[in-house]
Formats: sequence, C-alpha cells, structure tokens
Amino acid sequence: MEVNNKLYKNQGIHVITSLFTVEQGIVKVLLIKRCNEPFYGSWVLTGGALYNNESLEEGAYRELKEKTGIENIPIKQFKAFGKVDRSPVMRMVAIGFIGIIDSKRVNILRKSRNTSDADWFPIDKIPKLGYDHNEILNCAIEELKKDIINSNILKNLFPDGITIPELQKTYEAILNKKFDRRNFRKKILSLNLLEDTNKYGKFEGNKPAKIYKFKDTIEEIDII
Amino acid sequence: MEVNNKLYKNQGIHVITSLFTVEQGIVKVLLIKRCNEPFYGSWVLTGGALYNNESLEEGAYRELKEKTGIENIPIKQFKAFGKVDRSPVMRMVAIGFIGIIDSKRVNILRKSRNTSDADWFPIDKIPKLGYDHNEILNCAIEELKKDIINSNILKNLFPDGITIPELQKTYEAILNKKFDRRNFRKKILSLNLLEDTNKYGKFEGNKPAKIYKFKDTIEEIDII
DNA sequence: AATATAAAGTGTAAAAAATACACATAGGAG
DNA sequence: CTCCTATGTGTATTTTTTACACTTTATATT
Repeated sequence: MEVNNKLYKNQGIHVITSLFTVEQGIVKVLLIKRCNEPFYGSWVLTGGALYNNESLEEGAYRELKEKTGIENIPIKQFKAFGKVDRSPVMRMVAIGFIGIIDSKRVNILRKSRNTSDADWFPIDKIPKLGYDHNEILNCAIEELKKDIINSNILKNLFPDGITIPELQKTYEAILNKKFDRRNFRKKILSLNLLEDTNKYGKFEGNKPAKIYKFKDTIEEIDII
Repeated sequence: MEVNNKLYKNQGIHVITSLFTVEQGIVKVLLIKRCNEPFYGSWVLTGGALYNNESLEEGAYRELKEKTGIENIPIKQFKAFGKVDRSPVMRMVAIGFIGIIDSKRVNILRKSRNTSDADWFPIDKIPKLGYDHNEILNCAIEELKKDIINSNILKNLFPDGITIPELQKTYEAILNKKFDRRNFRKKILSLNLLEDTNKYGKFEGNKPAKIYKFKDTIEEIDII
C-alpha cells in the first residue's frame, strides 16, 4: 500500500458483517464475490464503505440489505480492524459486526454493484478472502461462540420455533463441542429463554420432539 | 455537523484511550484539557487522530505518550463509536481503548499540542466532556469491570507488589461491590495469578499484610 | 396385531464451586 | 501489660455442574 504522506488525509471506514447461519449442524457464513477492483473475483464478507450520513450500524444494515435483501436483523459490533495495509486503495479501518439468521429468510442477490455472486460457506471451508476478511471472520467466529452462551441470539435462526434436540445440535455446531442431552435440556430450560408451544414436530422415524419458541425478552441486553 | 455530501469523502479515525488508575479505593481516569478548537477548554479523554502510517494500537500508544509520557502499558481495544455528528469538524469514527496504570508512574504533561492541562478524575465526578467522550468513558468503565475478572489486568497498577486486602479494595472500588475477606482471598489465590514474596507491608496501626506480586504469566490471553 | 426402530424425554447421585460465618494474631501505642 | 485495628485462617451449607440408563412415542414392517 502507498501510505499517503499527509498524516490524516484519505482515510475511510469499512463496515463489515459476518452473517452466519446454521443448516443441518453446519455453521455457515455469507460471502460475496467481487466483480470490481480491488480484489476482483475474490470472495469477501458482506460490507463496504461507510457513508457520511449514517452511523456504523446503519451502514452495516445498508450494506447487508444491498447485498442480500435482508433487513431488520439484530447485528452486534465486535471489533475494529486497522492494520495499515488492510486495503490496497487507501487507509481504511474496518468495523466488524456479526449477525445470525435463518438462511431460508435470505434471498441472496447474485448481482449488485461490486458483487457477481453470493453464497453460504461452511466456516471450516473458507477460501482465501479479499482484504483482511479471513482475520475478521476468525474473530467473528470467536465472538459468535462467546455470544451464544446465555443469550437468545439464536432467536433469529428459528423464527418458527425450535425443538430442544435441534437447538442442542446448533449449540454443538457453533461451539464445536458435545453436550449431554439431559443436562443441556435442564440448563436451557433453566435460563428461561424458551416457552412451550404445546406443538410437536413431524414424525421422522422417531418420537416427535416438542416445539418451543424463544420468548420476546423485555431486556435485550447482551443480545446480539 | 455539516455532513459532506460526497458519501465517502472527508472521513477520519480517532484513537481514544480511557486510562484508569485506582488510588485509595477511588477509581480515576486521566482527562486532558483542550486548548484548541473544537471543544476549546473542554476536558476529554486522551487520544486524537490516527496517522496513516500506524495501526490503531500504535496510534493509541502514540497519543498516550504525547499526552502523558507513558509507554509500554498494555491497552485493549473495546469498541468503535461512530455516531454521525460525534465530531463537529468532519466525519470521525473513534476506536476506544482502555488501560490501567499506577498513577505514580505517570508524569502528566501539562502542556502539549491541543492540551493545556491534564489530571485524574474520579469516575463518579466526571464533568461534561468534549466530543462523545462521556459515552466512550461510560462504555470503558463497563469494559474495565468485565476485564478485571479472572485476568491480571491489575498487574500494571501494582508494579511493586500488592497485599490481598489492598487488592480486594481495588476490586471493590472498580466493581462497586463488597466481598467477604476470606472468600476473596481464597478465590484470588486459587486463580494462581499471585506469588508470595515473603515480605510484609509496614505497620499502620494493625497487623502488617503479606505482600504478593502478580506472576509473569506466559499466556497473556484475555489480559487487558 | 405384534414387533422393530430411532431419537425424545426424564431423575438422581456425586463432584465442584460459591457462599456464609467467628475467632485468634501481629505489631505497635499508650 | 493492655488496648487497638486490620490481617489471617477453616469449616459447614448451598448452589451449580457433571455424570449416567431406562422408558416413551409414532410410525413402518412383518
């Protein structure tokens, strides 16, 4: 990178969101393919340059909407990335966000400015990304693990309700760790995040599981 | 604020450090007094504009050194602040850091570019600060509370050793909460952060306390 | 109608961690 | 030698976490 000699000139801000989903026990992140320089043809996280008339969060929302059509999901800022040469064009500092969503709710836009393709990638099969997005994504995954504990961050993954075994599989996928079924159920129910719907899932060769839904918590502190 | 119409032009980055100390059970933060516009005469946290040739952390270090003379203390990035109008001059995004130090080690510079005065302020007696620094400081105080638990962040406060009652007072000051003496001692010692020096403090009208020091931990993960 | 299947659902005992609590001790001052 | 004040220490109780095995459900198969 050619650092501008003027100490403060030509700086800018990126807002970058790692949008996660979990499908069949696989944690995936949304990546988009660039069709412009820099990083023409590279996969990157969703995001882009912050506008002057929007807050960090608003910028992250706008970029998410432009690239995926998705709106109204909670996102959480987790870290700023400011290595001197993280962008080849000019000095850019990236503000990282994470979000999580049911992938069925996302209508991925295959074409937009700077985007030729978009897809969900399992987090253990991430290619070399443009910019410093591999680093940002790694931090985002750690943040996701932290945030999943004792919060209803997963609410957005299961807008239509969730069974406890399904929820356990999701926890196990994200934390990459197995839990005892009885203790998991006991713990989750004791957190008071779920309420019973008195409905049951469909038969799939075994006993149907009861469907719960995430409560609409009053205080959404510590929620993603 | 006059938002520049060019969506991406005239943006900049602040690096802002909330440097804490604890004296006699009072948590204090270092503030400096501006002698230039904007916010001429206002107290603010230490920090300033990021240079193009330095990382976020390097920028925060440089500003700390310029304003206080202090070097080589660990700082931790905790959040970015990006409200549209947080700076009246141009669009600035602030990256917030926290640090903690023994105030006796700080030789506060009373004069520097943009600074006419500097002092430690108890965190419950903070005046109206310039920019959005009240908001940044409030977040920093919350971060300090989080980080103090199970880490040796306090090492920098006590370079010459610490007694357990003194350490307890510091915890109580930062967390604003009382602990049982026996349980506190038991817990702290079980964390294995301290080692015995076999020295004792001076008599001050009561039984002198044993002096411990923070171990030089190998893994400095989660440390401020 | 009986049986097989596969994951759902459930309780209790043991271990670990957090909490509550009271008295003896050191080092001086008077 | 007594007084003073904060230090130092152990144990019982409660709470939380962990470990672990059998019964139940809704269908498909025979």
